[in-house]
Amino acid sequence: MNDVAGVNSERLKSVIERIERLEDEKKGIASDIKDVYTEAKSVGYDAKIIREIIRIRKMEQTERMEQDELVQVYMHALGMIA
Amino acid sequence: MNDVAGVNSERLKSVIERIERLEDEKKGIASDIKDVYTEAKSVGYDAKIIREIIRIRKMEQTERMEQDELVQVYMHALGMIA
Amino acid sequence: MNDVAGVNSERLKSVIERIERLEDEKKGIASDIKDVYTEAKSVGYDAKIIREIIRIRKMEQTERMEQDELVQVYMHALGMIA
Amino acid sequence: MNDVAGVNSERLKSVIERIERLEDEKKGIASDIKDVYTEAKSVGYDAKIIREIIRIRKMEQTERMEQDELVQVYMHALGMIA
DNA sequence: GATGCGCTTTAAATGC
DNA sequence: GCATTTAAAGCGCATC
Repeated sequence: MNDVAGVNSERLKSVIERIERLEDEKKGIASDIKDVYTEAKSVGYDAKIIREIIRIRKMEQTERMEQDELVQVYMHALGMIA
Repeated sequence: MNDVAGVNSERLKSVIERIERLEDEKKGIASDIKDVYTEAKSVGYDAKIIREIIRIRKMEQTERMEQDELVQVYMHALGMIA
Repeated sequence: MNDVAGVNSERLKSVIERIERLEDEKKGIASDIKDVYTEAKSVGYDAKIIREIIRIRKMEQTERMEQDELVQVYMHALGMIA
Repeated sequence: MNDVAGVNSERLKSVIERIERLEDEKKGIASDIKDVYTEAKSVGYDAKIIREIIRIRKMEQTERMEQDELVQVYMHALGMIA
């Protein structure tokens, strides 16, 4: 009954509002991250160094995951797993 | 006592971990947003159009805020507010 | 003398053609890469594994570079280098 | 003789290195393209507009190719070509 | 303290 | 449909 031109406008509205709410949350967190950097800088840490460390840690983590994946793919290729 | 080369390593660790945690949260929300789009698509909505609508609504909101700001400026100029 | 509406059309043409030529080259190399994958597949290698290995090797290389950079940035922060 | 678990490791190595080399070349060209854009910007051109022009030219080219193809189809249908 | 600039990140488009 | 590739946005940084 709330259809307009064949689309359920209530449902569409809900979808859009959910996305908007999530995007707001995301923005809020991004802002929190910025605050942490600002605070860190204010107590004498170098933001550049912090960013670099975080980047390396992330890469190490990713690499570990990728290597696990590679093992899976090898085992699959060798018929050791389905 | 946990200083290494003049930097408090405990505190640095805390900073880094806080940022990492926040980035994880951010990533989680980004993933939630993607899920909503996927779900919307599955019930027949066009993601591209939804994005466009959200973009327009965001712009309208920005405009509204800018107009409010302008009103403040005028009111201030007229001595109606401090 | 070859200006149209204030822009040197000869020069603009040259810029555009240079970019187009480079993009063609890039496309050609992308195609070569695809060929290597196809050939590898034809002799029994699994493309997925190859991609994964290359990704890991790239990451290891990047990580090494980033760590060098981090060292630089520390040394700079500690006044050991300009 | 250089087989490990049934895969010829020499050959695999060669495949991987060929791909890596090609990817490096590709990256180099991408970097060249960026340089051309930078240079264009420095003499006053708008990168965004240049991109748009290139996009349009590419589309026209595609259209032309599609038309050629159509001509082929017609000629074939008319028995003018094999 | 403002502005521009490059770079990183994020969004969108394309191709397999 | 997914992964890659490309375009756009946002952000920090440096400079004036």
